[in-house]
Amino acid sequence: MLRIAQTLNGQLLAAMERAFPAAAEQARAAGQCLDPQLAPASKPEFGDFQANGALPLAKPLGQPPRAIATAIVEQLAADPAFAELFEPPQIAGPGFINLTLRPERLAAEVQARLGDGRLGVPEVEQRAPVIVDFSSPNIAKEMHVGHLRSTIIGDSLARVLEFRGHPVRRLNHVGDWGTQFGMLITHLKQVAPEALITADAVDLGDLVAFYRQAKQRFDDDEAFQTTSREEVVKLQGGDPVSLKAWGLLCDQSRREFQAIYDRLDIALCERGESFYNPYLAGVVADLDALGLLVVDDGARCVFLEGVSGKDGKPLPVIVQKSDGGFNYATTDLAAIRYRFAPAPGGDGAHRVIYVTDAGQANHFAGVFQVARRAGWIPPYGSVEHVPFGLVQGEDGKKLKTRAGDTVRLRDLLDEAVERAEADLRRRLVEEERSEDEAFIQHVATTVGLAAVKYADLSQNRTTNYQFSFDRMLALQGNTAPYLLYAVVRIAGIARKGGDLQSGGPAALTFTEPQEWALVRELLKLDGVIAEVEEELLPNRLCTYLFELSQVFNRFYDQVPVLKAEDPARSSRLALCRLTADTLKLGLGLLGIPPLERM
RNA sequence: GGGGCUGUAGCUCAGCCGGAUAGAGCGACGGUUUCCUAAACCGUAGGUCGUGGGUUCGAGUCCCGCCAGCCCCGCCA
Repeated sequence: MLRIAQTLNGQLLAAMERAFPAAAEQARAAGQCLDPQLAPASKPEFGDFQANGALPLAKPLGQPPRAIATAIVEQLAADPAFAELFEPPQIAGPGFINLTLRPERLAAEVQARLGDGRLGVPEVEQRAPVIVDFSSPNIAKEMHVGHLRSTIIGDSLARVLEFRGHPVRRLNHVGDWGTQFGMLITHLKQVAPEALITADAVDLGDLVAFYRQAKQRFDDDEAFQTTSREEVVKLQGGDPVSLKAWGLLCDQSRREFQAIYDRLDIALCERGESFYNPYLAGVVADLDALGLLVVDDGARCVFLEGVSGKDGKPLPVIVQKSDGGFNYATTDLAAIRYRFAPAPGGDGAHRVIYVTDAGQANHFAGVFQVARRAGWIPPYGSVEHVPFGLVQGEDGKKLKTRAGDTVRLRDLLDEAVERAEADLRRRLVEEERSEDEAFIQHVATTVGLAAVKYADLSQNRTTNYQFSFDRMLALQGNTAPYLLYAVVRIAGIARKGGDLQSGGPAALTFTEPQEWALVRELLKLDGVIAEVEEELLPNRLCTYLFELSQVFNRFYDQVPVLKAEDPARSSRLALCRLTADTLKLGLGLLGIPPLERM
């Protein structure tokens, strides 16, 4: 529908200019343009589109808005290209112009999508290399609930951008470099030296425990702190023993992360903080050369413009600590520079997207400002922090286990799948169905993981997210199972003899309001995808898929498909097919595979 | 103290560039199955959009003040 909207916008604009040439001339002189204020109809009874542009003209023209709307509509009706697309426009309320597409136009749009693998969603004209930086767990720690949202949201955004045809690089900026390694290596040298020279000498669970102990010691023991800092310097300086130990730890964690990514079907390219190590000194030197550096309390800082702290003094971004070490701001700056830098020696990105929690907003704002002032973000480049809220338990507090520990991602996914399985088994008994074990495992896994992903994605990411297994696995409402079920119903029609493979009939004929509602819903896909691409809000796609499922279920409930006589039957089958394809495509962009039966 | 985010139905949340009578889902109440999976569908009840101003033809949406909650604020990431 985007192309039609664009055409319509042009026709409206032309009509307005013909109706009010003086006003158009005046606008042009002011370097502006009359605005038809075209929008999708706010309610189905208003048609497909509404143009609100008559209202703001009332005052400057000194005419009642309805009279203005009438003049626009007269000009519009005189445009044969418009009359071919639309029914005669209606003027409603204070001066809204309601526009309804001709039924044969709608049917033709559906027809075009039936033979189109992209379902009417065009590929972008201007491909722009995009980097999506997401997930980013820390080496020597397990992935936990804190990584859930970044991983799921980042993957979905990457999928949408890829589908639009952009070259996307999915980067896993793992924490594989900072002070934490000094701590861990120092501690391991004392308590489990074999872990530093032999692969898998201790398992990851123990490593996590060691990490916790190391952190404790770091906080309590000043001597340990000093040794740890020295260890970091050794590592960053390339000491072979430290490097070898570091490599072993990373390998072990990496395999563990990969198991989670495989399970979630998420592709990521690991490029940890350590990757930027060789560039850190250069970053600081260049900031110095640009005259941006200030030494304060022994630390080398860039003071931010427009951001002041407690005493009204500007806030600093510290790029080199007083002990000479670099920190995460330095790494992030090196990363920005590398990512925007042209191909050999850089990624040549046009857009860089960071999917991290909202708590890092200040940090990124600071780092982006410094990068911009240093000239590392090209004029065509955009760098965006895509923030998201905390995962909370049903008590409204940060999600923890009953014992008060951080929830491991693996456990969280296990529980979702277990609950889905228990639910499925209970229903099989109730419905006296019998299914083999492979079916049960496949459905439970798909539903459980889909529920976790969908619950997260369906919420506007900027707010905190209240995690609830019961709600996400519910079979009704805006949940993954409800959407999956809509796909399954259509697959059921195919099993009962409906042909969903062929291209559909030569001419589609629709008569029922439920059919038209479904047609209109199906045609919204391209607009929704464009919106997600621009605003990076996957919940818009979720809302759309849910509404599509609801409209389909209404249709399915009230309009017979297989029992209908033939002009209607094949047209309805075509609608079923396009609905299934649309749902599958949309779910795919959310990282959710469909099911044939459940 | 400064900054950020949030505040919409009993609960969880949508609400697009400011547009018509503010929408879902859950929960509550009532109905629908000889028929493609009732995991569905239809209906009823439920709102001073935190609050006070301002901008405008029009504000949940934009601006300012205030209140409440969460998060961040120099050498952790």
